[in-house]
Amino acid sequence: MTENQSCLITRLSHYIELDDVAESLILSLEEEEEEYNKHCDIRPAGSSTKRLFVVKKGWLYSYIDLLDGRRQVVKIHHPGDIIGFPDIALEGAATTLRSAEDVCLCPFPQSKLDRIFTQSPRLTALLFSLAVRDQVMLIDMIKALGRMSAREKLAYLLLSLGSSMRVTNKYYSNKFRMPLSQSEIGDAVGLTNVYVSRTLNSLESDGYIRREGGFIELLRFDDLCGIVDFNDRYSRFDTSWFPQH
Amino acid sequence: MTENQSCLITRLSHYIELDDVAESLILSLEEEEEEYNKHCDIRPAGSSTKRLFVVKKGWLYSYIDLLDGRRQVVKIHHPGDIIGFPDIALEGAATTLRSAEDVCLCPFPQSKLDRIFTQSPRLTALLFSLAVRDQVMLIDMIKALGRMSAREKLAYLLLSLGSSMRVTNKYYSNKFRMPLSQSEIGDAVGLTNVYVSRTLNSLESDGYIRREGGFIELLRFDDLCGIVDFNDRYSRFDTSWFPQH
DNA sequence: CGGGTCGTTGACCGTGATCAAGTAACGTGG
DNA sequence: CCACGTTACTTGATCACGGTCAACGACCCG
Repeated sequence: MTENQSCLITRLSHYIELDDVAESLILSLEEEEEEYNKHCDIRPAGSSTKRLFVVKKGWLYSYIDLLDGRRQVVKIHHPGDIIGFPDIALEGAATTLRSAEDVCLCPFPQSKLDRIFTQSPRLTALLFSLAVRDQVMLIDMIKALGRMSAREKLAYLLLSLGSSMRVTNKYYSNKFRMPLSQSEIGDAVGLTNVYVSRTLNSLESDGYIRREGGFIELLRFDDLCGIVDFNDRYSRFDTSWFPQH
Repeated sequence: MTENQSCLITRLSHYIELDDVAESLILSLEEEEEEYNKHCDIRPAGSSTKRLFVVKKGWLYSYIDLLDGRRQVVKIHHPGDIIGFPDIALEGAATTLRSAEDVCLCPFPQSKLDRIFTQSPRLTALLFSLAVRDQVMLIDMIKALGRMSAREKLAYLLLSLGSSMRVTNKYYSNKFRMPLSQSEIGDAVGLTNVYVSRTLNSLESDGYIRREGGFIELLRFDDLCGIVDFNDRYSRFDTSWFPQH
């Protein structure tokens, strides 16, 4: 992998082999790269859905505000993620995209998706599958928000963050940097920052996790999985049914 | 529309005009029709994802159970909906599909999706858009589950059911049959059946809704929308960017 | 220094869960 | 026709999980 290789190609070739047609299609999407400081609202809710993004560096999240200021974080984005599929059939984005730390994004225009649909069924199937896998992870989140206790919700969030770390780094997925504040964590799992603090302390004193210097380590991984019946949606991604070209 | 016309064609031609290629692709998917009694688990979680379904008659829902028996209803399916996209990249279904009443389904095999991807980019774009619109509705549900009060959650659920009624019947969408029990409603919005009962009574005595003979009528529609900042995801579905063929 | 954000801890409170009892509607088989 | 079981809904009493409000310390950066 060369230094200036497309981030999209790097990411997508994890899943399938890309032929020349697919590669050139992807390259045609990427002519830009943008940097943002932390805590920037990069694409506000209601704004145009004509640009999608590939995350090159840093964490971001998508959130919605209620009328009275309550906030719900809907999805946390990591390097390699594609941001923007849920909104493509909408006139305005449903969520606001915000950087959790300093980030680098590769934006690409939605208008060119139709060329992919037309010229590469196999790449189309991949994009489709990535979009619906996100959907399954939203379903898992719904289960957590609707029916889990505070302790279970946080265990669930940490496990799902750990599993997304594992995609790019197999060996250190149980210890990762956590750039989200406890208020942001609370907005993700439907708790207050105060109760997040209490519950994380409780998890730590029970030996489930360790926090240190902005990192979180999952100490009793299997016990945590058992508590919340965790399914890793990144492992076992079925590409066998894709068209050949 | 003839009586024995494909339910998929009926549904999809709502959104775009289907050419001969697209029509024959759709017809090739549909060679079956199945009936189920109410309260049947039709496709259990973990089972094969090789069949998808179009709902021809009746309400169903997809749910997940936690280890201790708590249950979360993830999505309520109505006539015309396509069921199964979220699971296509998974080895086993993430949710159990259950009939809320007597239903009729048109199952079709996943294996034939690749022919659509290969032969009709325009139809592919439509399926993609339908899948991601469901994703946006899950995002709305996450907002409700994470940050709304019981009263708001129920108002939200009723509004979203009303808006899905509006797709097929513009004029009676504010009064619709409600085949879900209060326990099932509770499983959908993360409340107990007891508190659903109390809250619906409260909404009724405040004049927001009326219940009568298994029907629910939304009396103060605009007030309800204001309470929860409701967005109708069925209106304004953008197909303008689709490939031509 | 000063000002900001962030995490922690304590006291108190309220929403919604839990447990329980009671009613109504329904279908079943005698 | 009634006796019976089941399921759904309601209502009351009590409880606890997590919210709210407030104060304080640690840390960072200007």
